[in-house]
Amino acid sequence: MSSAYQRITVTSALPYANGPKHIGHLAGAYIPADVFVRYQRLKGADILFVCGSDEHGTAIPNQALKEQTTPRAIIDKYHAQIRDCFQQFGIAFDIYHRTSEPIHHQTSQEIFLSLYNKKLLTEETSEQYYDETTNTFLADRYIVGTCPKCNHPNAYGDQCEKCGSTLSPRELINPRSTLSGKPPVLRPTKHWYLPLQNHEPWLRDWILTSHESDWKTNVYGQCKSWIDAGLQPRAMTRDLDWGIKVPLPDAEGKVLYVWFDAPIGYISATRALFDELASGKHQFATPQRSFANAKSDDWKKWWQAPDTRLIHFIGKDNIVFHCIIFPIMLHATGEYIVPDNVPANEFVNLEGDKMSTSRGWSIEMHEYLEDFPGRADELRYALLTNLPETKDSEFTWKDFQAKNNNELVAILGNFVNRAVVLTQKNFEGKVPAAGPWQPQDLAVIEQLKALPGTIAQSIEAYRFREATAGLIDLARLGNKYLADTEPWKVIKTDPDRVGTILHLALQIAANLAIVAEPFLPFTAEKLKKLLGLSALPWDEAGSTTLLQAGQVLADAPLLFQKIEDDIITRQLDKLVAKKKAAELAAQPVTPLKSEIVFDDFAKMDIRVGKVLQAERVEKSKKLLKLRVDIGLEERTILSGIAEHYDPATLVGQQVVLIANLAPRKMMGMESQGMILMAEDKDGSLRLVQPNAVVAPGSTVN
RNA sequence: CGCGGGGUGGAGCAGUUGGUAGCUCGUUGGGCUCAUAACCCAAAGGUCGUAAGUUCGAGUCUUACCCCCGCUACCA
Repeated sequence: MSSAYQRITVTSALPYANGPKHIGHLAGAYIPADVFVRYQRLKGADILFVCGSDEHGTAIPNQALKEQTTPRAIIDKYHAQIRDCFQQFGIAFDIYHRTSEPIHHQTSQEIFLSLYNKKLLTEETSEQYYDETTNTFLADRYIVGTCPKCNHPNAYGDQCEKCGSTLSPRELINPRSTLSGKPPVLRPTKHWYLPLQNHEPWLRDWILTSHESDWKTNVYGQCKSWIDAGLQPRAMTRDLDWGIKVPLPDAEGKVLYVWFDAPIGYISATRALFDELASGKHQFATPQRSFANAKSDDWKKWWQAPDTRLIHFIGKDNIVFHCIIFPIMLHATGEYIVPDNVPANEFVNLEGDKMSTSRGWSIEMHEYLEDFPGRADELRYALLTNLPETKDSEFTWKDFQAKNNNELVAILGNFVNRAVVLTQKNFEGKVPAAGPWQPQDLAVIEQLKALPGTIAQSIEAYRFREATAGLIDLARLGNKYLADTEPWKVIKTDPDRVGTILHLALQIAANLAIVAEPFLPFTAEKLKKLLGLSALPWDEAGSTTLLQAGQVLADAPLLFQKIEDDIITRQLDKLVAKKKAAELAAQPVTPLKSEIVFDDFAKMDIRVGKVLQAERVEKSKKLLKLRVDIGLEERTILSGIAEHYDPATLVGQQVVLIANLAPRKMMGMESQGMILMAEDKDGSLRLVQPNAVVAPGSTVN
């Protein structure tokens, strides 16, 4: 952290646009960055905050297959969703870009070519598994087979989850593709590698020597571990038709590795921002400050000037890419700067278990926003006080409720409310004039002056939990001041003294408006409106002259609402239900029955019938009694579908039935046939029907 | 298996260069009644994963072991 820095470039990890993002992502890379950036903006720093969607890589086309749509549709959908969620959580990017934009393809190819032309990439041909059904090379994860060590039949190509051994796809016995289920074949393929080991001396000096004391121990430790283990060449290209084309003549069907292009997205976003600022046409840009006289070329100084301080906010899964691979790429070009710090966070667990979108054990950003509209600050606060800064942390709904009720409502909201209500009752809602300070007041003023500095120190050291605690301490100070001075008693004997007390209490509230802004931006906005304040710089915090005597206060709104138990119970139920649904979805389909010959099939007389009447069978939970027209005659058929269909809705419906099944007595009645139903994974039943109306009695062959 | 991070009162966490543990919540008692039964004060509660060692003295250093999390290069 050299003071020679003139400006700060801040990035938050580009979210991968293959699905919704959960509150663990929010806590890891976005909220801390936002707090840092908002604080720096209040300090008047020359700072830039960029992010965007990461839209390449094999997982995108695979998700498209899953959702039966195109990769383009997937990224469009999730890009918009994630961008809107960030906006509603108040994450104030100057631009939220996307890696599918042409300018990003251009930037990535430029950097690739720069490395290539400097002879810093090597070419290698190797044999890779190829799926002939889908015409794709397979990533290790998409190959399964029998583990050579423990004989587990479903080991992945990179690792056996049963015995934990690390594997390569070639070691698997009877490998098969998870895309087609068929055995893959080996095919030679050429790729371009970045020999990381050539940059080891530089890397050691840069990280292990220069950043031994200012990087977080978890980040530093992981980097050291990687470097000590020995760096190797890493493939920078892939066989895939989704991504950025390798800009070389003999590279048909090859794209840049997603981890090559994704971090470059930060740079592309910056280029896009200054292009848009220069042209005045904003498509992705959402500038949060004035970038006066911006020119297209200005992006360079944010990425290439040595007096620019670059900071990457990420989760711990991204450490090696942001501390080793990306810096090597940038440094090797000879044109770019490398990060000053990478304050990676660990993970947030949820109710005792790892958060996982695919397993349904998560709170997705959009889900929270739907269930708690307009209450972004409440989650920001709960996550901020529980950030996984040094180790994995734990989010529970009960804790969320407690943080909201006992801290935001009871301490912060309540203090502001008390100060305002007392002013309205005793001074017609106008800020009273202050008389001479008494020792009691001076002690409070001293603490008030000290707190912003303490908070600032914490933020600059990336200790956001501690910083957030400082914010609440300021409100505590206010509550204690009121409790100690008891203005509701003094008003009977010394109204002037009460004026002084409330004047100071309201100055504390005004300070809260400044100090809260990085952490709780929406609340800070409400506070400013309440107190009639305009935007104030951070350096004004600690002052006792933010409000003028006579200033009229707005009606006291409640800054926060209590959250009752039933809301929390409902969220817990929802979580359990979601997990169950995910488990069902992941459940394998019923295995095939043994083979039959045509004659076995031909024995069945399957026909289409029309339901004429339908009614419940008395004393039966499951049975419906149906009267069905099968062309030749009318039949009575009993069917166990009462839990799935209301009888009235069945009348007139076409059904498929087995007409020559031997009659059978149920509940004292004879059923003359059997209606065919499709059974879903969760056991629910749906009618099997022709997709257009056919005559009753039509045969099914 | 190897490497990295972590194991501190009921819960979540701090603990700088070694000097017998702090914070928030919760609990209990008290005060107050302006306030969203909110606020303020006080107390109880931990021999700091286990064992051994260095030291006058260790949560803090060394060693061994146990547990949790992550990484191990195509899981983003």
